[in-house]
Amino acid sequence: MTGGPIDLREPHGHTNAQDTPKEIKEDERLPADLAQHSVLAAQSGITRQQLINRDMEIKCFVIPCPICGDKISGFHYGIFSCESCKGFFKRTVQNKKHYVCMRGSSCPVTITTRKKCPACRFDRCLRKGMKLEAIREDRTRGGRSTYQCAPYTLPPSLVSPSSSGISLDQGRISDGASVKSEPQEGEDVKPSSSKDKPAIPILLQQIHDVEHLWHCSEAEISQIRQADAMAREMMESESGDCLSMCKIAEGRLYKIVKWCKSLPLFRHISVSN
DNA sequence: GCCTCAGGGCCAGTG
DNA sequence: CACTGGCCCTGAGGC
Ligand SMILES: [Zn+2]
Ligand SMILES: [Zn+2]
Repeated sequence: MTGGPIDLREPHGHTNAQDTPKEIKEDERLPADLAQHSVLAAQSGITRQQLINRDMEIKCFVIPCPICGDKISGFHYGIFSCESCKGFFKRTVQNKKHYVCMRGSSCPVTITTRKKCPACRFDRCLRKGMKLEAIREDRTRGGRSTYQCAPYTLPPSLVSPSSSGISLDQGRISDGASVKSEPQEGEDVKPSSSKDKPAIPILLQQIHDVEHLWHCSEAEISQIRQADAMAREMMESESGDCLSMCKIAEGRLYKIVKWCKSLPLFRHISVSN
């Protein structure tokens, strides 16, 4: 990935952690994740693909590399990571490097310090979920990998605390999401278990919670129908109530702007942008 | 048949 | 000279 959006879905060809790996069609993967998109799409009138694309942009915009904090460049070896960590992991595994930490395996790994201790950096790559088996021994290029990979991860700040006590409005967003919080410091990535309580990303929930702001009431729908009829009339006879149409359009614009301003993260975008 | 994207390779830069 | 990291090529699978 070089600057483009990032796919939040389970990568193509990757299977969920199961005893018998098998090819999984898109609609069979991440059932709840897709269900969320379907619910949102149904209510907002936009396609599921548009929602997925929106997720990608959000992730690219707000989520740093879990290993060093640099900008994520894509999904590499089982996790979302930056280009440099991808290259580092590849070289380390391919060249069978065995780094040893001289400071007790507790060195910080950041953009500025990641070069200082390759041992701790490699350890962090593994702990955050990079897969050794994703490095191809035969070094063939292209295609899709078939190793089992973890569900996509989000940082704890973007994951709701639903599994730790605070309940969400169940029923609006269905359960079974294969979305987990990014592993905490020192927490190992383990294969997902079907018994795990699903956690809904706060970001998704927040976006979903403001969808109603641009929905139409029955009265508004009839107004829009009226405006539509007016527009047809205007096109046919070059006459009509232009002022009423402008008022309806103004009302819609107001709602859309209100909705935009209610979106999480939107207020962080500078006016110039 | 075209597109996507996660693999690998290359190479200029750095210490 | 080893290592880094950005960029490009490749090709299986999806649409
Ligand atoms: Zn990184
Ligand atoms: Zn170290």
